[in-house]
Amino acid sequence: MDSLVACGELTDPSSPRGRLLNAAAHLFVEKGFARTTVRDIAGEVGILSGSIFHHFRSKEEILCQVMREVTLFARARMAQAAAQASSPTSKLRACILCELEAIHGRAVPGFTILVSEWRSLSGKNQAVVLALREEYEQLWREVLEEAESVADPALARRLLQGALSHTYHWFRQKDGGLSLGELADELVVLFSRPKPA
Amino acid sequence: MDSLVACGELTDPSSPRGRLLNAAAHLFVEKGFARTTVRDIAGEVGILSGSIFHHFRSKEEILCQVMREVTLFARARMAQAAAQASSPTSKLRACILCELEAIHGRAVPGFTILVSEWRSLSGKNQAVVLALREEYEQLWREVLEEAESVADPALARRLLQGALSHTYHWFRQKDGGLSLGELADELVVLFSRPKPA
DNA sequence: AACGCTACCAAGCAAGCGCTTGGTTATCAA
DNA sequence: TTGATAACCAAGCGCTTGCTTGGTAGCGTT
Repeated sequence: MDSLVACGELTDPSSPRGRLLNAAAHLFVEKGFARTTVRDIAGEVGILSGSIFHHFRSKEEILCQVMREVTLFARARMAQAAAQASSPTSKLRACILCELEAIHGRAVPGFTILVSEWRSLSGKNQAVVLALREEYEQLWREVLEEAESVADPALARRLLQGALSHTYHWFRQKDGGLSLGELADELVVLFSRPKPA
Repeated sequence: MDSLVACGELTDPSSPRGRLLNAAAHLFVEKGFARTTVRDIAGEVGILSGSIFHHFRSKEEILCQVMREVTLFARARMAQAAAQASSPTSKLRACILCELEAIHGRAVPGFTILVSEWRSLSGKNQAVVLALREEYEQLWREVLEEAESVADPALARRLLQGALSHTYHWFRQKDGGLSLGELADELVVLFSRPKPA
């Protein structure tokens, strides 16, 4: 996964720019884009607010770049997870678990803002991220198609995406409770039901 | 449905306060809470920004009151829809369609901000709205229980809620395309599958 | 030693924000 | 006629915001 950094697609997280992007992602998740100030972001990495604009042209560009890198990273991660699975159903399960971990774990910090802060982006920047997002979604549709999901793959993905992203608002990991794996199992059953003969 | 206005639960939409709440709901849906200014709201009903604070103590109180009234209205509307249906499955379908119309139609203006702007509310105000929301959710769980939905009713509701609220971001009514009714049908099939014997 | 480059500071500007204040007008009951 | 009340205006205060400017310290290269 470091290869993405090496080939220049992703920013080195130890570089000043990378540290700013990480801090921003963290704050955007925690407080939302509008309620996060450039002073917050700068403070998180120990510099003054004005210095941010040596690395980014505007606050919105920070959001845009966070979304860009998150999307690229999430796609690479899911492609890898899908490739390792054998059957169509286990592939679907792997992808579902992959997105659940992106939402709830530390696997892909900032993944949730792809949905929650979408409207904080201007039209032009939305187009930039959307183009990358489309590759991610295409992967999903292929996996759903193979697994012979309910309805057509595009619709199934949309319903599934809603169910998954909403888990952010209610799911909490705790001993004895539902685990991410079990939740993934439930969703596989729900969406990959065998069609009546 | 006007009875809620008559008994004082809901604000008369033709009163100054009611017109402000409607304007605010409309703007919050369109631009989001943070990007809507009190000057926007005041301008929409033709008064100056300072005059708003004759009716509300703060901008956040406007959001809170919008959410309060939207929740009460949505609940009354769904209870009526469920009561008119006969079988458990048709009840479920009625509720799903009811929420879809709340999200996409002009039926319950401002319904979507119950999810999208939840975090714009302070903890104290969240508690106020949550108490009302709980009645709405209880109705859902009863309907899902009766329809013998997949998994347990609470989990099914959460997954369903995610799928439904997310439709806001992709569903568009157009000739020849998927209608809200057809979408409701798909979701009924998905969630009310008969359990294997 | 001189240069160029990256990363940052110190100070602050202009605009926009939520909200306050003191006063005016219209309505209606006593 | 008087007085209370609701609805609103006009003006602006105090604060926060994203962002700009001019300058400096450190580092590697030549």
